[in-house]
Amino acid sequence: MPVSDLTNSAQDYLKLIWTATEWSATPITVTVLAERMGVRPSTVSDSIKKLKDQGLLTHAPYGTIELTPAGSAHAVDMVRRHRLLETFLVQVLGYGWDEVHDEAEVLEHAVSDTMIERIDQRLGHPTRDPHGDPIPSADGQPHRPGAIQLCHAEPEGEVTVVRISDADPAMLRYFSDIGLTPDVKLTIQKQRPYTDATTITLSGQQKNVDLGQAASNAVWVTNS
Amino acid sequence: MPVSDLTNSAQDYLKLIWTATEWSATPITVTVLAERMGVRPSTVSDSIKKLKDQGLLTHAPYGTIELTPAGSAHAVDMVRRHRLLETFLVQVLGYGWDEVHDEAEVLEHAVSDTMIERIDQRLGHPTRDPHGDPIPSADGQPHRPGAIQLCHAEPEGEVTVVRISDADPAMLRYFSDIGLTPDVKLTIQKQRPYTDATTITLSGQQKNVDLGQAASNAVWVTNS
DNA sequence: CATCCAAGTTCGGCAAGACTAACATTGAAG
DNA sequence: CTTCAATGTTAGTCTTGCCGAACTTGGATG
Repeated sequence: MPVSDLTNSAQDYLKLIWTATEWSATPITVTVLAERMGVRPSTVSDSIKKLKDQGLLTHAPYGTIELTPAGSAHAVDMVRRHRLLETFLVQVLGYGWDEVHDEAEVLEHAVSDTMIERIDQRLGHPTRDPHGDPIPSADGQPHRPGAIQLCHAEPEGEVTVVRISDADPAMLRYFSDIGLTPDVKLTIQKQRPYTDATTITLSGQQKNVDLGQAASNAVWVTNS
Repeated sequence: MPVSDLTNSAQDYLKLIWTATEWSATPITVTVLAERMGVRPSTVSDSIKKLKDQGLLTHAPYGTIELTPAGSAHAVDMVRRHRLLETFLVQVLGYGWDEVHDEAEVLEHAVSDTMIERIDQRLGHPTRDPHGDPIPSADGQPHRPGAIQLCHAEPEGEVTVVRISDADPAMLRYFSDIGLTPDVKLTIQKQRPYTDATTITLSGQQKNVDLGQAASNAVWVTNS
């Protein structure tokens, strides 16, 4: 069954479930899914049941939600589409990297497999999107090991930003404004485990910046 | 009300009604609309009623269907989207001019106004799409005067192809194969009013080609 | 000018995807 | 071990877009 046989909303659920476990191992819940999809939990319950009937995920009532290999394959396909489209919008149409998420969110359901292939070719088979997320190749792919969220990093000299979650456009705009983008190096000044604040300095700038909980959750770094 | 407030199917109806009168003056019927939309006539009746309630067209039962200025504006917007997208697919992603219709048909509902503007800019504000159809500028626009269908043209020396209807992908592929594309010059050898055949010679080629009814209906030419 | 048929319309129903309200389960705190 | 709030599920309803079946119209034909 090709991914295009699924409804847009089924594609969104699969992508969301897959993405939730890409960078952290905690399984996704109905409530979180409802928030991200912008629907009520009851709607999610219904939808999950249908996806289960199609063999795309496993789910016992009140239990955890997990993708089957088939569901995972569809999800990876959608993620690949999304990230290739984001890259395309930035490189070919001059979008800012903080503007592409919503556009790609819609386009990923509309473009044909053929168009995705042509975009991939045109871009020279890129491996990372504008936020630093890895672009799955036509099959599956492993995710970046060794990256941690900024809020969990130790204050120990310089780290490199490898990805910035594209979930919140307003936040992306803020990061863009202060020059915090993928591949940039920064120094963690203070890390206070039981408060919100992480203080950082971007390489080559004088000024310190305080990032709140949400912000320091959205930024992933590696040592070096 | 922006065009994006309409459902996809409403956008399709408006575009189809507008397009039907772009090159010929005969008003569109419910049956034709049903065929082009791939739905039953009863569905068209229902939909027309809704569009009428929204003030986008006028229609007395069993009467003709005509767009209001508001409906026409939305329709032109969709046509602009479609033709800009076709041009983009050909020029930027290397599609053949005979492959773009179906892709554009889907994308026109998915891309944002912003993306359309960026595409327009990127292409240098083109005025004709790959099939020779005029691309409406951001407001309305008049259509090409003086063009006639090949099947109505007199055999009188050389004419220039100005447009090829993009309704039938298989036919487009055929035209592409024999080198019959927009801007090409050709000579009409025979024109037999009460039969199917039109015989033409493409400039610079030896061979004559016979075009059937449907084919010679789809090609529009001007003298000179 | 009466008739009849193709074209158009109305009506009841169905599936998808959403909602609200009410009900069920789980597990954490006492 | 009990209780209860948060989380998840079920049931019933709405809207949209489609269908088939049955009905209405109006113009071409004799």
